[in-house]
Amino acid sequence: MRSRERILDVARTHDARTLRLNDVARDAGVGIGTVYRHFPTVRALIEALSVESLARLTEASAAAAREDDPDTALRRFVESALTLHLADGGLEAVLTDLARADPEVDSECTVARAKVFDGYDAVLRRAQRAGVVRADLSAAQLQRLVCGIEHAVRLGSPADRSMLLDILLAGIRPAPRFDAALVAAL
Amino acid sequence: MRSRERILDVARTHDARTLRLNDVARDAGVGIGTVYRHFPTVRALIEALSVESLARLTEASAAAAREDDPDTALRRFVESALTLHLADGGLEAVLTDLARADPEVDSECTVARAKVFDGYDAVLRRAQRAGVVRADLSAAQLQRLVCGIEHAVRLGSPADRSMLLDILLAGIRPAPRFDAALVAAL
Amino acid sequence: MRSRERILDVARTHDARTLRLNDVARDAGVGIGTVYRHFPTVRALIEALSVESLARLTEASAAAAREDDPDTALRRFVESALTLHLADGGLEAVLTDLARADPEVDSECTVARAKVFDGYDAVLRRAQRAGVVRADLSAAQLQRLVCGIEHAVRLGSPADRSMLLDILLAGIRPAPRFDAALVAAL
Amino acid sequence: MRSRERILDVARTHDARTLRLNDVARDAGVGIGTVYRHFPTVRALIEALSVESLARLTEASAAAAREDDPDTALRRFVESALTLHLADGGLEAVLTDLARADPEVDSECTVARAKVFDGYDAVLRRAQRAGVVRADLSAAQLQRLVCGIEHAVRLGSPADRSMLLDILLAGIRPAPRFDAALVAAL
DNA sequence: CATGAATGAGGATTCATTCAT
DNA sequence: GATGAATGAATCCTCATTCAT
Repeated sequence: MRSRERILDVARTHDARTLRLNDVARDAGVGIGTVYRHFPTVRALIEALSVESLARLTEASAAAAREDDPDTALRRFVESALTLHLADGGLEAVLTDLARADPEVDSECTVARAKVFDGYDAVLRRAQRAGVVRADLSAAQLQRLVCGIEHAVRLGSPADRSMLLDILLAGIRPAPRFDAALVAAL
Repeated sequence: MRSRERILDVARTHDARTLRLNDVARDAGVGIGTVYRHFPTVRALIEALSVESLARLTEASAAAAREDDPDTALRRFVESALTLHLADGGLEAVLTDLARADPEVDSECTVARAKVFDGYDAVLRRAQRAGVVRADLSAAQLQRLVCGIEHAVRLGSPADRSMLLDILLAGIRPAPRFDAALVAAL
Repeated sequence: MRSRERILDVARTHDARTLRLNDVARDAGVGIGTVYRHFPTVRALIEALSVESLARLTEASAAAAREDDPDTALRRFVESALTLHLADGGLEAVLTDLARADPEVDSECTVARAKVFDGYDAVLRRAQRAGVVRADLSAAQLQRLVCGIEHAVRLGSPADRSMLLDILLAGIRPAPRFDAALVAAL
Repeated sequence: MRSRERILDVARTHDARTLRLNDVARDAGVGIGTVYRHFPTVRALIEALSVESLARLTEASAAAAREDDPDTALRRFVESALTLHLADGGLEAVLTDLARADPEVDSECTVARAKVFDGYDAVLRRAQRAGVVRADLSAAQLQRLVCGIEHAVRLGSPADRSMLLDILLAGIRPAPRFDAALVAAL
């Protein structure tokens, strides 16, 4: 039972997007069979790794719900989401590649994933009701936008993180209702 | 010499991100050796495929330069870029994964890539001088943002394209310099 | 000691020719180690399973001995043997694959197997003395013929059982000593 | 192209029922990939190996058709069949395990298999019309009986072959229409 | 006696790349 | 230039068996 933790610890040091169970086994100093006993497929391991990240995402949405300002709530939540994605390369697959998910309903991961989307939904809707985010954006789209920004950051350097996040947050604001000429007059 | 064209035509029907030279050879009705003669590595084929996309990107920046309005110019250019990325899955690698590029300097692709970045630079700087794009955004960052939005669209459906593009374009605008209270007063 | 019975009961529901101790353990709700404690090898489990079948085979030969007619005796015995083989896929291995038998002489199974062959011998010899079975057939050959018919039935469907048994029984009769022409004259 | 022959030659020295492509590759002094190029699955190799046996089976039925006496024809055909089965352990699988056959209709093997069953049918029907074989025996049953006798011979020694064949042939004769008492009176 | 996590050899399979023709 | 058979390292995955608790 200690092996499971060892495997997870080691797996966390690998890039979830290019995991090879054999490598994990070797690095964990564990037989390949042991890895398979605990995680029958690569996907299962990635899902197990993601459970913690998913929980933190849900916590983040809960924290956002406690935030007074809907705008601040959204901003902080999206920032947390991006940070978690950058730390856990498997999050994207778990959240978007449903096809590869085990059809075994109600697995820990499936449940956690549903909560995450509920969290996205709550934070987003609240912001939309407050008029600080465009009304035509869906939770799933926002989630994929986070993945997109994650992708852009990975293509460049971590230093881009804050700026690209900023751009994402600015981009999802409703279009200003005043026209440019009027603003210029100010 | 006819083979080369056949191979390129067939390769265009495949997803550049999951290209297998063997498959291309089979579909092109050509020996695998022939493919390797023309394209020693997968990367070489992807680069060859991208040359046309890169040219179109450069054309797009040229067209943008002819546009009167710097803002419109940028918008149209970024839209073209996103469209080209979605049509040519290899563009991202060619533009961002320099590490895998052949060190063979001044290959057709290297030259084309440089022109693309020059185009990005010109269109972006002009927009920045006009004050319609945040000044702290670099051409490379903008390029990676396009990749990020491409990624987000691919995760979802093509139907998201226009909306996510919109968000990207809104996001890179300079932050409004007036405060919310003032705007509300309007 | 209850485990042993549970394991045997469960194992009986599996096909002895494709037994996996892990599966048996799982189905029996018992640790794999427990299975190995009682049955160090697959063969040991199969032998244990066969003990009952072997006993019934011996009973069948005893019953045959009590039969008045040697021919009927043989027929009923062979039919019983075939039925037992079809019900217990491990019987064949226990009776014919001596090489894999535990060298542990006089194990319960070894003893039972010897009795079975004695039974075959008695029933067969009696039939041969009565002239209703070809004299050149050995008990071991007859036993393997039963395995052969078992095999043929398994390749097809249980519906073939009675017919193939019939063919076996007809086949081991002595060749008619009269010639075809004479018979035709009848 | 020489490899293919080498592989087939080597494979013939292995027991078709326990073939391992890795072993075949090693023994043939050929890369494992080469074996897979020619035979994508174990089944494919076994089928390729069986093609010759199947052809010989069909030849045997053709020869039987040229035989004057339907009884002799059947006898010789069944003997040939048994001999071929004993020489080619894969024949049984090819002829009886349709489930594992490639659904790719009209493969060389599928065609050959069909011809074999046609041959069985022709030889058997002729013998049945001549009244020398029980009328209720189907070609498929006869084929499986051959497999059964093959199995019995393999369990014992090759020395049993002729006798068990004899028993099979005697067993499939129609039951004598005269009663035992009458025969005894002769 | 019972447990079940751990083992790791072994076998199947893929695919990018080479090279003799 | 063109061919495509051959390669074999690499990876996935299974399962009989062991052994520390």
